[in-house]
Amino acid sequence: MIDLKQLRENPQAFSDRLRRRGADFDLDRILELDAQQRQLEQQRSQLQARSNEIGALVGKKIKSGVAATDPEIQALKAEANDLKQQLSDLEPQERQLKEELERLLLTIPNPPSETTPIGRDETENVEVRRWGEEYKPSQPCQPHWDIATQLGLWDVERSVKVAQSRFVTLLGMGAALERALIQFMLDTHRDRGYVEVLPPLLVNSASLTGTGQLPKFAEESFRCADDDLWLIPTAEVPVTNLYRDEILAADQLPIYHCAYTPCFRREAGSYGKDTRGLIRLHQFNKVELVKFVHPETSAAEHEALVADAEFILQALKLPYRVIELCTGDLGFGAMKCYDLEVWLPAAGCYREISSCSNFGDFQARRAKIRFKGAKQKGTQFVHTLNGSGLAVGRTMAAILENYQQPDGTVRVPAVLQPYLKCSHIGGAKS
RNA sequence: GGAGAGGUGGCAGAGUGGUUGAAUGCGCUUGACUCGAAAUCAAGUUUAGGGUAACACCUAACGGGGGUUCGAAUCCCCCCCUCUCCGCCA
Repeated sequence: MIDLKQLRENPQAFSDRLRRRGADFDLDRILELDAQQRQLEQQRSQLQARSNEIGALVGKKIKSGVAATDPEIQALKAEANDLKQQLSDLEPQERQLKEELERLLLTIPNPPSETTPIGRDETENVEVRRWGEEYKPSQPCQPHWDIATQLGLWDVERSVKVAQSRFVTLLGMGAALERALIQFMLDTHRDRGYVEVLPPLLVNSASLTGTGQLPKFAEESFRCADDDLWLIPTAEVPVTNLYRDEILAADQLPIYHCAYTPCFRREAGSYGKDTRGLIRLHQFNKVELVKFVHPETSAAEHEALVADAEFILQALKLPYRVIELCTGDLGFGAMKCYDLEVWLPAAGCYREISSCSNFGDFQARRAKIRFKGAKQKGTQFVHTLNGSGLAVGRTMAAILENYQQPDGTVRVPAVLQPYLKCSHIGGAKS
């Protein structure tokens, strides 16, 4: 959620920054509602002050022995009743204004950071760096779904029977590889200072609103309508909301969490895209990194978060590049975002495998996650950051393609061999 | 699913119509005493909105919403949540 006070004080700067996203937002309406609301509030609180005064006065008089039927008391009661009448007029008006204001505020995205490159769409994203040598085999490289089928790592047809298209069942070494990846990622992040959490996979609407998926992106999540519960689209939601409505002590920051969860996405509007393989599914596994930090450190924490995600790719020796998203491609709640894209040799291109965002105080404001120094007067919003560390299914796809051998087997990355207890998948060696 | 209990400040826990944003204890902060610490004493210690140069000050909030009343943490209605027991269940 944007800061209404900032908007009020400098609407032009605000809308300029927001416009970099490539769309216009009706900030005037918000300012108008805000002004009206505040005016009403002022009126209302004056009336209420007088009403409180009368209440206290009547109480005092009755206590000191004045009869309730005394004309003086009758007059005060009459005045209070009159005030009540006026208040019952004002209150619903103000509430309505507040609700509309809140509704509008929740639909405004986060203004991009000053450092975010300005651009229209993904074609204007900026490559920051590359790591590793792209694997370009002389003979045509098989796509990971063919490798997975040949090696018996998954079953697509039966998954459709059990659920629907875009669900996948991993089998045998396929399942084991996925599990090994999850464990490797979690172990690594834990060693690097993240506290592991295993959160609920169903969350309530308040949580989805806190992180920004609601109200605008309701159609992208699976919903259990009878219970006001939703399947999580990412661990970001339950983990960030762990601290919703809390005031943390300043010395509790920074908080680093890592979490493995399945993620559920309806992928509405993506029909026909990536229909084969492990790239785009309704359910996939992800290890997520989430940070809660002091605002002054968030830029540095963001870079460190990206490095932590990169570390996994480096450990797996998977070539990748780091892309900084331009303002036009930035997610709703992010003010700055780096994507990690892994090299997929079959397609000969890089594909997103991690997205590391700095949300500034945008989510904290929605979810009311604040902190307070020991001697500090007011509260401040924390900054939240998160990133995939990594998307597990896509990592498996990248391994299958980058590590396939001429004999049809897939070599197991060295760091995973202790987990899988073998050096190759498929053939006699597995 | 059935029965019961309960939701008050960082925590514990009073408060059943009157200046109670809320006793008391613990915790925390500051100060005094001390060479220092403990103990003791004193003061302070919720959040949000408005307001102010900054204070002052005003308003709201005792799970949420509505009602009764001049006045509600306290009375009435609806909803939500938590806990305990029983049933079912990994």
